[in-house]
Amino acid sequence: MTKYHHGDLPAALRAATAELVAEKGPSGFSLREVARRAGVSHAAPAHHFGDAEGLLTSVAAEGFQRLADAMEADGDHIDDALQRLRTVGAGYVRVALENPGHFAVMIQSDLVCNDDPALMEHSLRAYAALQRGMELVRDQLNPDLDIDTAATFCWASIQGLVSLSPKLDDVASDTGTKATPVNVLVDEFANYMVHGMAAR
Amino acid sequence: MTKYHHGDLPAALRAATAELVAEKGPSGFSLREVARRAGVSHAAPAHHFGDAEGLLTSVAAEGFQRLADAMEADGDHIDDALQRLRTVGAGYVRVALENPGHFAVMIQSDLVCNDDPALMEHSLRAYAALQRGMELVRDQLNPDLDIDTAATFCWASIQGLVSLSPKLDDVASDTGTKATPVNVLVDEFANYMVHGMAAR
DNA sequence: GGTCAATCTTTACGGTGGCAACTTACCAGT
DNA sequence: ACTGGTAAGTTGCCACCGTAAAGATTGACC
Repeated sequence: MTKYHHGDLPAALRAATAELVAEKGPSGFSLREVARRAGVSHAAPAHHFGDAEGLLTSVAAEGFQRLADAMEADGDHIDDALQRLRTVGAGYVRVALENPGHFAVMIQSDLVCNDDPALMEHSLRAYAALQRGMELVRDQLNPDLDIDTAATFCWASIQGLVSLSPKLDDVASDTGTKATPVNVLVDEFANYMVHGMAAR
Repeated sequence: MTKYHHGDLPAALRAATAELVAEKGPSGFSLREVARRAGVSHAAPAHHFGDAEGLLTSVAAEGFQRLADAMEADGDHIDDALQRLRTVGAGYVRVALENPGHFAVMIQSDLVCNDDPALMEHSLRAYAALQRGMELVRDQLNPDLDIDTAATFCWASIQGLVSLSPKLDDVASDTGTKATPVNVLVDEFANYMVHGMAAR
């Protein structure tokens, strides 16, 4: 059984891409290196993804899928606004730390095709889960809350935390203080966010 | 100082880099294209910056310098905590929008050498200005506030807003709603942040 | 005017992305 | 069971890129 045909090459290529990006950053990504790691020739990815942007877009979509799944699973059964935001925020950070390669690609929006249907679907699904959390905040804490502004605020804060986390370690080592772990910070952030949005 | 053949090649190369990155994103950056735009041969940048990372590091340092200068000039004469956070936040966004190429490089920390002295100096200077703002919040609104946690929160929120702003436009166009301009959002963010940090 | 060092150019080499042409495996229809 | 078609992967090619080395040019200093 000569395995000329790979079992599931697209998935293997996505995994290799995520691994490579997690190791060397998005700038260290190389289509040929990914193909090498997957054990295929350098032109094989083109048959499934067209070009490098196509592969990276697929990785980003996969990342948003995992994020949206986690946000829905974590949050959609919680009725208390603060507890939901805490839990979903912690889940966001957890997924981001578990999938560093995916998230690095998801943020770097000039690498991906933002019109991709799968990418749009899952990223909108994640955003919708966040919006439902904001509706809870509005219903329980502040009827005047603007849902979209609040959702953007939470999204930006958590995403900023994740993308700044390597730099935080640098600053901490430079100033001599020790860095607070990200999963601890996110809890404080949730407090700040909820209290900030609850104020009228 | 450097004024032999070219007028001031290092500065010209930084400017060309920022322009190119602003146009095509960090992934569209190419040392040869930068040299082409500056009107020099493709190996000229190496003599001043060593390699591509050196040039990008210099651009990032320049960006942090402009940011730190603005944050100090905008904030250091304001005594009211909320007003200071508002003003500095607006200034952050303004500098980011005025220097999109610089900021794209500053965020993408795998592109730059984070040990660079100039980079460290200016980024720590910006962080210190932010810390002074947090001390105002502590003194005026909440004596129990943890300065570093609060500073990280504000930094992450504003930086997340800036780096998410292109994606916000996408989401808005996908959902049919219209996107709120970033310079309006930052004002709301400042409210959320201050009220969140003031709660005890 | 002559020497020297800094600045830039030229040349060369290995790596990379994308394209075209080719080979191999699988599958559907008769 | 054969056969045509299609999907999956390979090889070869070209232009571009980053970097290193060696050559050329310019300004500065004595």
